Amino acid sequence: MESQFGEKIRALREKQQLYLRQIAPLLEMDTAQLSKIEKGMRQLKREQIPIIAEILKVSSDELMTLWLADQIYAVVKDEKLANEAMQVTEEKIRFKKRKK
Amino acid sequence: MESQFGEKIRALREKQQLYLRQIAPLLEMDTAQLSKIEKGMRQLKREQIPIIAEILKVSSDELMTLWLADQIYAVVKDEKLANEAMQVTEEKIRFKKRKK
DNA sequence: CCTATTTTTGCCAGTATTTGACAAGTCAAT
DNA sequence: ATTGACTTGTCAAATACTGGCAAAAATAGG
Repeated sequence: MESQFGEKIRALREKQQLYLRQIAPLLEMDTAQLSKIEKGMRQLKREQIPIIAEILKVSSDELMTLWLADQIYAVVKDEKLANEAMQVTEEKIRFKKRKK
Repeated sequence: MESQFGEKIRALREKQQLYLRQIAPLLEMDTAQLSKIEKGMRQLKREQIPIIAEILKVSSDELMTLWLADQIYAVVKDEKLANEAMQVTEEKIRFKKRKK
């Protein structure tokens, strides 16, 4: 499981029988880049998520969540203290919410 | 709460009554940089964490956890889907652990 | 097997981001 | 006013990321 986001959009694209060639131009990139994105070798830009969500007829939030998860995972993937760090971060988020 | 790591090392440094000037050279940087790190304007390099942990006489793991938390937080801080993404990431980590 | 099409990979130059180093600044104590 | 600690801004160098192309590899159909 390299990239959850990449795997998801690939699955969606294949289910709809679309080719990279058909989608890539809508995201203003070539097929090579989109291929890399699906394989997790590149990251889609955050602001392009709504666009691809619309193309694939899925909610932007769903894709955004996976995309964010990939970003987080990139930080912690080889860290033995990943879980502890996640805990601390969650606490910080809670703290922040309470304040506003 | 800008940077948990930065706040922590500052607190430790002050508790031990050390000056930036005393510590910075041990990390091969100037006081300006270390000041920024304590204020969360720059990130300490991952491989320097054990060094500063030793200087401040605290466990490397403790500092590493805070440092990682800062990295994660930088990714999710303004994201409404932060919590969902964290959940997904944790699940992914669990899945990975099960495999090995 | 041969061909056409899709997907993947590697490379490179351009762009953007981060870093290190320095200089000048503020601030507090005396 | 001077000193020492810390902070801030700037800028060039180093680093990382991206887009685009070309060529290779995989896949599908005859």
